[in-house]
Amino acid sequence: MQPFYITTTLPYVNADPHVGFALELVQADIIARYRELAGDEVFFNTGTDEHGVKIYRKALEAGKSPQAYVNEYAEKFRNLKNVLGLSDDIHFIRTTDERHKKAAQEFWRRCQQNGFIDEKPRLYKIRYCVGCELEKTDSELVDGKCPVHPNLELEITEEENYFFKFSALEPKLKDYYARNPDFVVPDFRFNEIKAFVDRGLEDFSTSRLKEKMPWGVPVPGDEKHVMYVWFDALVSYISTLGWPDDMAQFEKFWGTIETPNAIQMAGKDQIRQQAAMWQTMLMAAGLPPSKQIVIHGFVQSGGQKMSKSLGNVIDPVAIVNEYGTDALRFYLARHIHPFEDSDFTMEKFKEAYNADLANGIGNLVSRIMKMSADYIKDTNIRMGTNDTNGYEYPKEYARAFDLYNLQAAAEYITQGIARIDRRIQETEPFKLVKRDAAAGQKIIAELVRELSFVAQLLLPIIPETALEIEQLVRENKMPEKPLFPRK
RNA sequence: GUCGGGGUAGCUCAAUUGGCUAGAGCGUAGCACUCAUAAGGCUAAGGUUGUGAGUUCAAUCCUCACCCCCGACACCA
Repeated sequence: MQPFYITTTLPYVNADPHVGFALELVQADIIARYRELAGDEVFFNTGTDEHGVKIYRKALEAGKSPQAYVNEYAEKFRNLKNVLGLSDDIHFIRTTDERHKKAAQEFWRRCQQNGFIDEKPRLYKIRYCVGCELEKTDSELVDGKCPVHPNLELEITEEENYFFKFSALEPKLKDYYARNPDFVVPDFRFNEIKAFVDRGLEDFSTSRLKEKMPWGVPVPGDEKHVMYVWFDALVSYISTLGWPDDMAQFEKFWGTIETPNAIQMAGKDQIRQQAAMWQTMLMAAGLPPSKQIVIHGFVQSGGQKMSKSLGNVIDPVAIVNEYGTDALRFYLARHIHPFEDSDFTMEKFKEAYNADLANGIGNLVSRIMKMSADYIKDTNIRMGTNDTNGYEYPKEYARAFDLYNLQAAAEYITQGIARIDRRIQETEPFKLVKRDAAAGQKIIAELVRELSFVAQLLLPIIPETALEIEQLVRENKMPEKPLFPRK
């Protein structure tokens, strides 16, 4: 049994879960289930990122304490487990969990002990736009002015911040990239981050003054500061494993410096944080880097970014309510590109639902199981040898998973389904069985076995349906209602 | 602006190192069938492969120019 670790990024809990994060969760869940079925021991992590100024402000606006505010959201995100049909043994870490906060502080201490976080804060220039009531960074400014309020002068103040010595780890990071050509998937994302690092790394600030923004993990040894939110959030990937207390579990799943083992899923806006900053943080703390970062694209709607004002927001919960969890899972696997942006509209979804699920899988189950129920009474004929365990995945299917190409894996299945449909048409067992019962039964039995195999391939992607098919096969019944009613 | 990726059937995408009539799925139309969710099968229509030039016996693929689209270019959790 190989240990397998996979985590999503932790969504920031200042809004309801959107379909983009549902995509990341479902992708990770499909991979986790596949590895489990392939015999690995799986640790699958997700959670919520709950600190920082945005949450602090929203909580105050809502007249709630930050903790009460994030508690509500954490519940919504935790509920995705049911909505999306995620694995039962999924781990869910919250960055406001006590053990996480302790881990983040220990992580900070190690970085500091190793000389990668300054002992004393540095002075940090802050540009503040009075019009926006926000701090502005260089890249946000046009000609040194706020593009929204170019007539207003920026207020420049100095603030003390702790800095992380990103620059000092540049050679080590480059070296890790060079030795691990598949570290970031897909390759064009890897090229982007390599180009970024090649331009030279600058140290970044990693704390905030508590008096301005208290909602964060306290910096060890300096009560005037809290950690900048992303610093503590990244540590969640290992605090979920019980680091630093449970080193056995940590090393088992996160791996060692010689053999890193952690797979991380993330959106394309996360490359820098996950593939560069977090990796150097791990190096700074003397811990193993991640093994691979898998970057997916964004889900758009009608060719545009989803936004409330455009009214094109796809709500995963609403889809599940109308079509069911597996319908959404299958669509995300089959029709959302594993790495590029994809368009998601209800029209496309419905079309795909009817084609893949109602006319495809659902109908195939009905037609085969009807014949089996009517013409095969002796289940021994049907099942043949008992080969339910120890089957091997087809190479093409397994390879698709190795490359994180769930679209290819799902397509492999839909092609298999088309092949079986064609075979029924060509061999016409429903006619044959009336002329020659034995010959007809033989073909029907083979079809049932093929269906059973399809169910096995479906198991990681749409587990609920796959189990239902297996049960129908065991009981030799056709579904009482269509598995996926045509819409 | 610099660098990178891309523009192929109504839609989403494929086409090993340039080489037979540029493919698939969905959608559309027709035909025969009936085990099935009027589902499934077969057939068909549909493309001057962004534009213009060039290299070559031969270009979706290589070169140049141009037009569009997308991404990266650090403090966006």
